[in-house]
Amino acid sequence: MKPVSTDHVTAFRHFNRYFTRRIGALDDHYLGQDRPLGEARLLFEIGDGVSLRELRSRLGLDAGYLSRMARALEAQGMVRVGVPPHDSRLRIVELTPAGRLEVQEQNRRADALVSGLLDGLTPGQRAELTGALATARRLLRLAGIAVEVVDGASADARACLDAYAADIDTRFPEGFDKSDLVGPEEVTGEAGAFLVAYEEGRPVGCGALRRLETGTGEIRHVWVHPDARRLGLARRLLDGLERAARERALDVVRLDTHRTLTEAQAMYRACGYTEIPAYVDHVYAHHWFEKRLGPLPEPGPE
Amino acid sequence: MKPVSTDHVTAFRHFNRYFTRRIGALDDHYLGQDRPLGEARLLFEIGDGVSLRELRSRLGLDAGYLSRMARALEAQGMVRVGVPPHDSRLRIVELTPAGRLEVQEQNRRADALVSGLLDGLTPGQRAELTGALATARRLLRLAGIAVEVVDGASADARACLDAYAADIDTRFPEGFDKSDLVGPEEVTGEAGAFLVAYEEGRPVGCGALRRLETGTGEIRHVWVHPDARRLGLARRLLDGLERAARERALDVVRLDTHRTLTEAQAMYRACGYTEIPAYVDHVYAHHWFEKRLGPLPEPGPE
DNA sequence: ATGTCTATTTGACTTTAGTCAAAGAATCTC
DNA sequence: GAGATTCTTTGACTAAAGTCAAATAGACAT
Repeated sequence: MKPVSTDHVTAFRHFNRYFTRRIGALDDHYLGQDRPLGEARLLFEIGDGVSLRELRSRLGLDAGYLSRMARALEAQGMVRVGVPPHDSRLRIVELTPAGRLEVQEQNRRADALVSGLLDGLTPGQRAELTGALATARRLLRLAGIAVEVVDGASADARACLDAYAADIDTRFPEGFDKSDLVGPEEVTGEAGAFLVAYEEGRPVGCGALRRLETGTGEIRHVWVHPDARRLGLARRLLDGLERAARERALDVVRLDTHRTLTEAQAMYRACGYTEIPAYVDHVYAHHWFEKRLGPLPEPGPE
Repeated sequence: MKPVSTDHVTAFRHFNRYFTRRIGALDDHYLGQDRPLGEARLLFEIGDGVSLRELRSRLGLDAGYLSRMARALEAQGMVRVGVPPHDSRLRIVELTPAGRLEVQEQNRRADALVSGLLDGLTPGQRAELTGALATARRLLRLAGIAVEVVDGASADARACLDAYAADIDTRFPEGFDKSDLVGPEEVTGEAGAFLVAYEEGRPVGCGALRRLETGTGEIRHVWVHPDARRLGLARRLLDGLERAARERALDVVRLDTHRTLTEAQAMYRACGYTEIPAYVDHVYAHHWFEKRLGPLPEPGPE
């Protein structure tokens, strides 16, 4: 990785300071108008039936603290606390109509506040701001996603492959048969690699590399969760797989794609892959690509 | 003002939620690692000798609360509290070497954190993020600036005119004589108007409208504080002055500019002003502009 | 069935953050 | 020089936020 220039760091910190001071502070104020901030935040996070366990990990709260707050909200008639049938250690909290009303009111206030803020801008400036914020969010999300090499047999790897299979099963007209997925032994150690992308602890993408008989690498199952698309994550996964190939002394990687996956084909081309004749016969393959990996993993400035 | 589309509002709130959760929370954590957040923030705000009064207004704290925190920091050897010679009711706090060290350490940590965050992006993506954040900040600042009609004799108006005079005195090769400024009576009531732009309570720009003998309006002294330039504030001031002209049944406005102020000339052209022959003889004038004001102040989408 | 683990609850705390009012000291206004 | 005003300090509070540990109850593995 290139070192981060101090200019970018200070620019980021300036924005951060400005934003939290101007907007964040404002935010806390409208939320905590009638009740303690902790309770208000909690109420806000309870959509339709969340377990305390989930809330605890999401908000990073102490178990005792959370328990008491939930009970306090229950006493105020804002939430109902119930026991889920499958595991009676857990507690499910859900909003009562009164609670729902209060959340709506919070939302209304927050909307009014933002609306007042944007009011001073022309429609063109509003659109520009929205665009800039969308770009910033996209890049911040991407920056927060870590791509890791995991065991191909791990729960996260299998979960990703299952999601991948279900996903393309709906996209391929002929459906998709899970027996086509790589086995754990093909993507472990010297044989290959399995990458999983994590966003805030949740797996949101994967990719596999395996060694072909010909001594070249094959990339398979590059997949990104629908929530994490259009961030540039597939490229990151691809980069990681190419790195893994280099580490295993494979200086050529190949892959095939289905004709329906046109975005994927465009991405492979953009990443330096060139279309080649069929190198293997494969049920779901209609296009074949290859990339010769340079010796130095030093990309120029983008 | 056009109503704010709900799309912009929800987009803004999404960003806000994401950003405060991911970045803001993180922020509080590194700051408050060794000491309470309040104290850490305070320490951070004390640059080189600030009065408690200043801190109180800047951070919006209770006088008693602040006094105690300052004394606590003093007891810890982080700051020195002194009495300024000119007013012994006030207290000046400044960092001791130990305090300075701690602030540096805070900064180092924050930088490292941001650096780690940006580390996952390519140089191109980092630049894109920095650009998006700069755009967002610029527009947020602009949105937070309120342009108000004030009395031409008010302290804020005079302060702006003084700053304006000092500013152009350095830019005009021949200097600038303050007797050329409009008098309060020229820009009050039906005669004219004086606008001041406020950012978080501080005046950061101004503009004057006065009535010419010919029954047209004249715009003068459009000025923006150096800290608030490149936000698009001059256009806002100009808009406000044109509105004021329309309200006074002046459907033509004129203005003159000095040859050195080329950005200003470009802006007038971009705002629909056309260059005309000299309508008046004036020491500092080299270019004259005019704009015919349409009956409806309804700008198309930008 | 026994032990281990997980999720919540409860009790007993502490710290932080903040408010309000009164008092003291200095400055400013007339 | 009297009175109003400004800034800080101090005392006496309160509420919110959070911590820690022990207890309880259910789930899960062997």
